[in-house]
Amino acid sequence: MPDDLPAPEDIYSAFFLEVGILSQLSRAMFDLRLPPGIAVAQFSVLNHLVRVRDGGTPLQLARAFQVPKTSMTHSLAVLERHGLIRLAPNPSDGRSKCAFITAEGRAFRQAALAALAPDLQALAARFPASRLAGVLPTLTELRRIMDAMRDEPASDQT
Amino acid sequence: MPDDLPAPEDIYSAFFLEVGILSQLSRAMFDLRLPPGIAVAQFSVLNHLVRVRDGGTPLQLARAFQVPKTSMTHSLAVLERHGLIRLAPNPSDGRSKCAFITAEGRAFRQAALAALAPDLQALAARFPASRLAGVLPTLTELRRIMDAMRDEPASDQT
DNA sequence: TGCATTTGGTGCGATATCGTACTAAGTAGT
DNA sequence: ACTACTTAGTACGATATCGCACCAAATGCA
Repeated sequence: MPDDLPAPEDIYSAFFLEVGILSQLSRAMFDLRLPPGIAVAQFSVLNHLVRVRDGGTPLQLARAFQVPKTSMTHSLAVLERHGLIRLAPNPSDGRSKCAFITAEGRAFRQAALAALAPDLQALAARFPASRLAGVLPTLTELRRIMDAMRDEPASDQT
Repeated sequence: MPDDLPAPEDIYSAFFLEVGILSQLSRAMFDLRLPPGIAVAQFSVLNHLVRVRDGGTPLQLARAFQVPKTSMTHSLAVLERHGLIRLAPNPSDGRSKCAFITAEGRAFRQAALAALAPDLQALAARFPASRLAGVLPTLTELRRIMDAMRDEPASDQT
C-alpha cells in the first residue's frame, strides 16, 4: 500500500473549506445581533481599536485584518458616518490619518458584546472553549506564516 | 488570584478572529490563481460536485456551504453562464433543480487545482499539513455544532 | 534643491453577499 | 378535491469587497 495518506493539498483544501464555513457561520451569528448598518467588519475594527491599539492608521488596520486598503477605507467611512470613530490627520505624515474610537463607539462596542455574549455562552456550553484554546496557537501560527508569504511575492521558486 | 483564565467569550472571539483572517488569506490566495470571473465560492461549488456529490439541488448546496440560498442562486448562475455546470429540472420535485457539472467544468476544476497546487505546496513546506490534520477534527466538530444551533432557533433559553 | 520613485488614501466600477418579498409547487388536514 | 401551510427558487435592492487608477505627500538620490 503505497500512499493511503491524504496528500498535503487535500488536507489544506479540507482545512480551508472548514475555515471558510466557520467564518461564514460566525459572520452570520454576529450579523444577527449587530444593528443593521453595521457589519462584522466594522465591529471588528471597533474591537481592535479598544483591545489592540487606538489611533492607528487605516493601512495599519487593513494589515491587521489582512484586507485590501480600499476595504478598510470603506469600513472606516461607515464607522465615521455613524459617529463611532473619528478620523484625524496623522501629525507625522501628511498623507495619512489616525482612527480614534469615540465615546459612542465604546458604548456601541459594549452593547454589541453584551448582545453577542448569550450566543457565545450557548456555544461554549456545547463546545468548551478550552478545546478551542488548544487549536488557537496552531491557527495563529499558520496565519503568521501566510501573512509572511504574502509579503514575499518572489516565492515562486519553491 | 481569582480568575486569570481568559473568559470563554474571549477565547471564542479570538478564535473567530483567527478564522476570519485565515478565511480572508486563503480567499486572497485562491482568487489570485483563479481566472477573473470565477470566485472562490464558484470554485468551491464545482469542487463539491466532483468530490461530494453531483446532481444536488441548489438548496442542498447552499446548506453544504452554509450560505443563504440567494447566494447559491447567484453562484450557480455564474457557473451556468460559463458552461461549467448544467441546471436540469428536478424529476422528483417540480419546484427544484439539479446541478450537474459539465465536461468543461471538470476540466476547469482540474486546471484550477493545478494552478493552486504550487501555493499549497509552498505552504506545506513551511507549515506541515500533518499539523493541520491534527486540528481539523476539532474544527469539523465545532462546525457541526454551529450548524445544528442554526436549526434550533429556540435556543435563547440557555 | 530638483526630480524620480514610493507610499497612504480615495473615487470608481465590477462583482459578491444576502435580506425581503414573491411565485410556483408540494403537502397536509379535512 | 379544497384550502392552508410549507418549501424551492428567484427578482430586486442594499451593502460589502476589492482591483485599478489616481492624487498628494514622503522619500531617495544626485
